[in-house]
Amino acid sequence: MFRVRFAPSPTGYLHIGSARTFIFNWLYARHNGGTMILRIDDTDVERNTQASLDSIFEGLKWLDLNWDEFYRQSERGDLHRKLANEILAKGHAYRDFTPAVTTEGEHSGGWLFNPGMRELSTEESERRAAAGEPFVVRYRVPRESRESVSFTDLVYGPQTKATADIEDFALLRSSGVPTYHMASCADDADLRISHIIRGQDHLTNTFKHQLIFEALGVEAPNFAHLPLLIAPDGAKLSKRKHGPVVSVTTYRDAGFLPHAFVNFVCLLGWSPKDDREKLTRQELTDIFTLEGVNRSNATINFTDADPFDPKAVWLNAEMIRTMPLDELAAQLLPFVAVELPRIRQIAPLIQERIKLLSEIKTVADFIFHDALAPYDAAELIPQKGDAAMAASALASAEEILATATFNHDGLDKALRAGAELLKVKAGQMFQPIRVAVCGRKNAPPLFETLEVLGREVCLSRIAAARRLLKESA
RNA sequence: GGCGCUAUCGUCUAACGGUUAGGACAGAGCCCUCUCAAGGCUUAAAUACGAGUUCGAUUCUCGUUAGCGCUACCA
Repeated sequence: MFRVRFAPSPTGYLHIGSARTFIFNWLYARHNGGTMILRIDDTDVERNTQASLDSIFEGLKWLDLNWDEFYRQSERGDLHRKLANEILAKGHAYRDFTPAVTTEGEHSGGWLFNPGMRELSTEESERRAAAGEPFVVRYRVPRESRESVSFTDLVYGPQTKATADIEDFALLRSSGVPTYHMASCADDADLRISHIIRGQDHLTNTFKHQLIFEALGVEAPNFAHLPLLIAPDGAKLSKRKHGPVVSVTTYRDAGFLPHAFVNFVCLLGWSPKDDREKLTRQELTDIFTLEGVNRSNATINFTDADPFDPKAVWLNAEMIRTMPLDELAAQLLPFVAVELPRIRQIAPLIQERIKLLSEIKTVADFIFHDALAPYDAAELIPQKGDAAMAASALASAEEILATATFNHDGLDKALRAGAELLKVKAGQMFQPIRVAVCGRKNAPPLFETLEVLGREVCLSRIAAARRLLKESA
C-alpha cells in the first residue's frame, strides 16, 4: 500500500524544486500503483497567500500532474491539537511558559530547552495554563533514557543523531496553532502516508518527526530525501536572489513544453543509469526508482543573459522537432494571435528553428506583420554580387513569381531556371528574394516561405524591395 | 559555534575494488547546404587534497578543505 504526499506551504509560487518533489512523488506513486496526495501545509497563517495557492494549482495543471486525494492542513487543526495534547498527556511534551525571546535574546550558544520548564509539576503546569498564562508546548526529548534517534533513509542510508543534539522543539504555538512539525506528522500519521519523499533540507528534521511518531504510538513512514536544487552561485534557489527563473510558470510562459520541463527536472538528482536522457512520461513511470536518486545537490545552470538551463532548452527543442505538426500547432496557439489553421501552415517552417515555443514570434515575424520592419538596402545584395545583380534578380523574380506554380517544387524549378538565365548562382538569386520577402538574411527555407506567404504578398514585397534599391542607388 | 549531509569534465550524470574514467548539454573544428537551422563526423574537458587498507582505490576507512542543510512560537 503506497501512499505518498506533496505538501507545499503556500508562501510563494510553485518553484522548480517543489515541482521536482511533486514529480518524484507522483512518479513513485504511479510506478507502484499507489496513491498521490496533495496536501496544502498552510499552518503559517501570517505568510499564506491566495496568489501562492493559485500558482501551485496553475503550475501543476500546466505540467498535467494529477493527484488522488486533497487536504488542507488549516481545516485539520482539531486533529493536530488533539494529537499534540495526547503527546502532552502522555508526558512526552511539556508546557513552556517562558515568553518568546526578543530579537536581542541571549540564546546564542546551543540551548536545548528553557531550564526549569521541563521540570514543572503537572499540577503547576495545569494551574498556570488554567490561569491563562501563555505557553508553547514543547517535545520532551528523552536525553536521559536514550542515546540517539535513528532511521534509515531510502536515499541517504542509515541516519543517527544523538538526543543530546536535538532541542526541545515546539509542537503548539502560544496561539494554540500547531507548528509545522506537529501538523505534518499528525497528518502523515492520520493519512497513513507510507513514504515521505521530500527535500534534503528536512533530513535533520526527520529525527524530530521520528520522535513525534513514536510519541503518537504509530509506525513512522519510510523516508526518502532528495538532493537540493541550487543556483549557479551555490545558493538555494530563491525569488529574491534569482528572480522569476525559479518559478514554474516562467518556464511555461517562455514556451517550454510541459513534458520537456518534467523530463529536465527528472534528470536533476536522478538518473536512469543507462545514458538515456529523453524519456516519455510512460518511460519515466516505468523506470523510476528511489535507487536512482543520488545524494549531492544539483546546480541548475542559468545566467542573467540566459535564464534557462541549456539542457532544458535542448530537451525542449528536441521535443518540438520530433512532435507531430498538429500537436505543435496546438502548443504554439497561445503564443500568437493567429488562427490554428494558419499556425499549422507555419509550423513546418519553424519546427526545427525554435527552441522555445515563444520564438515563433521572432522567427516567423515576417508572416505576422503586414509591413516588414525597415531594413538596409545593402542587405539585398547577394554574396560576391552588387546592387545591379540584386536588381536584376529581383526583377526576374517578380516576373517569375507572377506566373509560377506557387508550391515548393514549382518555385524551386522556376527560380533555379531564372538564376541560370541570369548566369548567377542559385544562392545569389535566392538571397535578394529572401531579404525582400522576410526583411532579413536569416530565415526559413525560401520556397516553403514563399508558398506560405502567398503570391500577392511576395510580389508586393519584392516591388517594395526594388524601389528601396533604386532609392538607395 | 554545534550537529548533519555532500564532493567525477563548465553543467547534469555513468562506472560488482581491475575501463584508454563512459554519455549528454554547452564549447571548438570540419562536412552537408539557397541563408538560418537541423543533421553527420571530429575534438577539448573531470575523480577536491592528504594518509590508510589492498596486488590494485573514483569506489572502502580516517583526516583536511570546501559547499550545502538544520540549529524559530517558518515550512
